Amino acid sequence: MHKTLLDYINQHTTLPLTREEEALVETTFQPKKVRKKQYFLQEGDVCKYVGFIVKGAMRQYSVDEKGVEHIVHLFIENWWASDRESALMLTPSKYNIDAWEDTELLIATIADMVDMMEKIPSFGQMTRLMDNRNAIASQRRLNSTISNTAEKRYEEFVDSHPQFIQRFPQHFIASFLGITKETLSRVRKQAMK
Amino acid sequence: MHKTLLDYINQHTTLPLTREEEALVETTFQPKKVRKKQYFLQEGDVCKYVGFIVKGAMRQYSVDEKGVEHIVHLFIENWWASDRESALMLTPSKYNIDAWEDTELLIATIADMVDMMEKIPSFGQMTRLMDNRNAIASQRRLNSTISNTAEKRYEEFVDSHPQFIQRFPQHFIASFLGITKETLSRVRKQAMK
DNA sequence: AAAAAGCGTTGACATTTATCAACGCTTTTT
DNA sequence: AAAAAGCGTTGATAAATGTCAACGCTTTTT
Repeated sequence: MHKTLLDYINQHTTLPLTREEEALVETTFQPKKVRKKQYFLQEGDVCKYVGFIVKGAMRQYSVDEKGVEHIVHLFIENWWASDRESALMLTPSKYNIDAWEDTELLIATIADMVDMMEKIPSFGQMTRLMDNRNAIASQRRLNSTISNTAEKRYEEFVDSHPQFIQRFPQHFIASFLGITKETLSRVRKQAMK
Repeated sequence: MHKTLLDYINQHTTLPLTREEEALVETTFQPKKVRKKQYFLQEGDVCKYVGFIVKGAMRQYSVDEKGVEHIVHLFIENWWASDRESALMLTPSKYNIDAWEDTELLIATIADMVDMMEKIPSFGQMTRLMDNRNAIASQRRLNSTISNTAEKRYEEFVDSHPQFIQRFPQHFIASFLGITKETLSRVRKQAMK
């Protein structure tokens, strides 16, 4: 179970973890299972944990006044799930995170994360790398959203996240792109030619 | 000139800078002026610097095949301007950054930034704080973009960035929101009632 | 002082996307 | 095995937003 995470850390850092560091990671991260359709985080709750996905698939979404869900993130293996705003500011989350497939996570509190960043150099390094990647991905997605039509956004999505197409139903992808499932269906039909 | 930056760092950290640390910051950051309409970063170039804006206003934007500009960021005093993707990956930037008002910056290379994060604890702390705030702001903006109509997006923008309304022309705001200037003009007219 | 360029607005119209309802098909629940 | 729920598609129509052209006004350039 923890092996996946240790490998992940070593793959995203220049200095390999020492035995002691591995031990700290193993005792700090707690295994957690979230079954399909169950919540990992529920709107209104303060996000207490960061979860590393060992196996499974999840989504993060908000629900508007009309009850429509808007998916802001999709997660699969080796992704980190949490609501950073809620976790850092200690405010009630505006989002839900639930499992689309039965999911196995390794969870840690924010305090534990900060602690490990300080005590384990490669953990800090890995975290910074993830921050950078996230910032880059957000910027790209934002630029795509304000610059492109639905069709082009979908194309870019397929190019950048081919794994997601396999794992999630089409109406999740539509929501992630900010369009309706009907529009995505039509866009795909067009693009097939 | 550097005083603004030193104050900024001290305001975003728990440990105040020592004399030696201040000296390092002062020798590392170089002053740079960018006059209105001049580029700080041009599409196709690799972004070499991070700029702290001491005075002035800038924008970051991409240009699509039709020649239309899409503004991804607006910056004023006490903001950090750079294209993180280009700077970190050493790839040609897809963006332009230019000055809307005559602007005074303090610039440092990415290597210098990394160096200072390592040598100056509060600099690292400040950087992490900025990363967190950025991540939170990106998430909010993304959620707003995929969830809301143009009108609501504009309302949220006014609430969260009232300073920008004063500093930038309306068609910049429209572009930032991913709509045309005509649509923003109509949305505002509607909202006035 | 005159000319040019930039900005915001408006109208007419086109295009994109959303909404609502219905349908077949598959998967899940009973 | 039957019933229900979920998924993707399609059609008809509505709403949101974009496009293009024109106009007054202000600011900048000549």
